[in-house]
Amino acid sequence: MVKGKIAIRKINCSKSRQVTFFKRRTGLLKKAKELSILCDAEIGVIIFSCTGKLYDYASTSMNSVIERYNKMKQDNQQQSITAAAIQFLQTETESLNQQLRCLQECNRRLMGEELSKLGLEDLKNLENVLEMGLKNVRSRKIHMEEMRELKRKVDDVEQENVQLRKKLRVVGRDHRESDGEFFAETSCNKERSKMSSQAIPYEDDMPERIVLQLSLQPKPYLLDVQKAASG
Amino acid sequence: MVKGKIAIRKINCSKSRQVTFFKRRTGLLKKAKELSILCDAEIGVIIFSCTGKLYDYASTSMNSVIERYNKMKQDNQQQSITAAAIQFLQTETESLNQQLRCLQECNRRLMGEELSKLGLEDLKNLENVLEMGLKNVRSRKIHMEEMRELKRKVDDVEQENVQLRKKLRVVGRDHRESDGEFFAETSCNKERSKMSSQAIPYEDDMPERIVLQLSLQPKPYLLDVQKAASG
DNA sequence: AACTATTTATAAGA
DNA sequence: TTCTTATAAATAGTT
Repeated sequence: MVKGKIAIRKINCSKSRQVTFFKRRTGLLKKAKELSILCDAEIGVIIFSCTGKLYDYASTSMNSVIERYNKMKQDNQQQSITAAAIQFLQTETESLNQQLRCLQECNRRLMGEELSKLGLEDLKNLENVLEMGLKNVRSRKIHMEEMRELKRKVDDVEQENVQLRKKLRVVGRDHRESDGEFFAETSCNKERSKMSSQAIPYEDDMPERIVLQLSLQPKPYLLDVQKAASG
Repeated sequence: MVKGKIAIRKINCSKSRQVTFFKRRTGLLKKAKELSILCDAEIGVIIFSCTGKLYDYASTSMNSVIERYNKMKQDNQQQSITAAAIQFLQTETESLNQQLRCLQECNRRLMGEELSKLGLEDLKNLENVLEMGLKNVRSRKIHMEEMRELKRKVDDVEQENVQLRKKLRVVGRDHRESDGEFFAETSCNKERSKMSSQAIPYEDDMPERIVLQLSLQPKPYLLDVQKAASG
């Protein structure tokens, strides 16, 4: 092969490859710059050497070139997925804020606040809802109180039971007339102690408490994402 | 200037610019391809003609090149701003969902539902809140009813007023004893008609109604954005 | 699009 | 990397 001409395939000799890379890279970037000036074109060139080093040229800015490229290629996943995600989250956030405001208004009215906008019919409805709610709460409260009372009674009776058994044992020992069967637990006793150990929980067993004093305020929606992303 | 050499500045003649663009663009892309093969480099070239048309070359794929480029440039705004926006919106959405769930629970309890998790103390608190709310609603309702009643009375009296004036006019005409002053509106009448026209609105004038039957359900948060953006 | 005179790029060697 | 030089390749202006 005559001097100055090489076949276009990977150069095996590492040293000449490096030299050629330097020369041709310089040439390529120079040509790119010339083309952009001569023909008023927007050009971006990105070169990674085989060792991973980056060399680039952009007639405007690489971000501008890449953005324009991505806009051109509508099928670009990176861009469109990101845009879609932001769109989705924005819509979601707005919707949630709306729901939140609605619920908060509803809540305040249920607590007897902010009634000035309500008409007579609305007030009557609200009164009904509150009356029914209150009825439920009271009935539940009464139920809980009854349960607590019952549990207390069970405990009392059991306590009494223990005392009675103790007395009986003393009497039995004194008279030496007792046998094993006599002091066995009755089936009735068995049932009661089972009930007692897994009784319906009340008060202190509760994992969650109602939060009646709400201080939730929806944060103002400040970030204009489209603007931020393109700037 | 001798044949074959031109100054590197924008070519004014549109036709020769177009021809030069074609030649040099072809040359640039060819050189890029050769360099990538000869030196085992990853190269991407993006060219936008002055008319906006896109020409490109990528030794691997343009997405791969751009992604590698963006990774290299950690300070890349496009990338980091987008990521920050998504992060912000995600946090926002999660927080809003949390607030919404909390408010919904609170709301249901205020309507006397879902009381099973509440302890006796909670129920007593809730009862108090509902009683106070109900008191407010009732007092507001009574106020509205009084207002309505009063407005009705004002209307009645005004109606009577009209009738009385009509009678007086008939009497006056019959006896021909009247003058202009006699039938002029009194200052008291003026005041009353003013009140009537801008009375405190009730019922049908209300722009907003309370929504007592809430069907708001927080949408499940499905999209894993980080995953979607990087895949 | 093809031709050609020239410029430019670059392979090889230093 | 950089310079030199012989040569290949690119391309401006023309046909």
